[in-house]
Amino acid sequence: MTPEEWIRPAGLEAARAAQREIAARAEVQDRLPPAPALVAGVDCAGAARGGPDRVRAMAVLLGIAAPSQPRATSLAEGVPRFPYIPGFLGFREIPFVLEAVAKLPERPELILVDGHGTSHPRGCGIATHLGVVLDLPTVGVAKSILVGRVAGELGMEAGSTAPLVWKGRRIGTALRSRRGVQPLFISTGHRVSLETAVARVTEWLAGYRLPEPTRLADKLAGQARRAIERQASLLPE
DNA sequence: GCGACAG
DNA sequence: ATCTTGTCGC
Repeated sequence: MTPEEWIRPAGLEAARAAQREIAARAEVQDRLPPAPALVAGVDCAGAARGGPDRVRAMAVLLGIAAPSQPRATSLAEGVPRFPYIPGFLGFREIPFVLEAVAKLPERPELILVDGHGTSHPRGCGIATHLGVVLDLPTVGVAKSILVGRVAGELGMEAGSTAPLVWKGRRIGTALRSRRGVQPLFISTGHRVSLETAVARVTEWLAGYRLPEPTRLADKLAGQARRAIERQASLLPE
């Protein structure tokens, strides 16, 4: 059901066209359980510098009952067909993220994605891309801005928020997840309103800058990368 | 043309 | 994303 161009476009022009189509299908209204109890976090690790280009996608499934005790984790890895180009991150990582999510034993009710959702030049960051392809609710949790600027003052206290604005449009929310740290940039991915996105991210914070699903995915992806490259370095030449 | 630029 | 020790703050 998903056009091949949405996953593996022939080039940058095809990729741009795919993003416009995906963005047109993204839903920015709530269409998810009122209280998601099964949430996944996804993140990718790259290769050691100088090493061959690789992507390792980690998906972590968490239950609301034990927020720091993964119910399952899954890893997918391979050689990306896209280099990293700002605005086109999805095409580099999504083949592996899709595989990792598919290998989870249960379908999450919500996915927190490391990166932007609609706070993107064409309204199609990786969170939106993933959400539309899987038809699952997704939220973008980025650590820095791709486009736009924070409007007004963002307080230094945990929980402070301020609008992320671009071209006169509200595209996301800057969230100070801990006192004094650099803010997170939250945006709608698919089937989640911006208000709900911020609320869900906030409730999954556990004293760290990143919400648990994304924080654990990030940590485990890094561990997997090091483990894989460590054994590779031990192979006979 | 110049600067900006998720991971 | 990745590299990488010490150091600052709660």
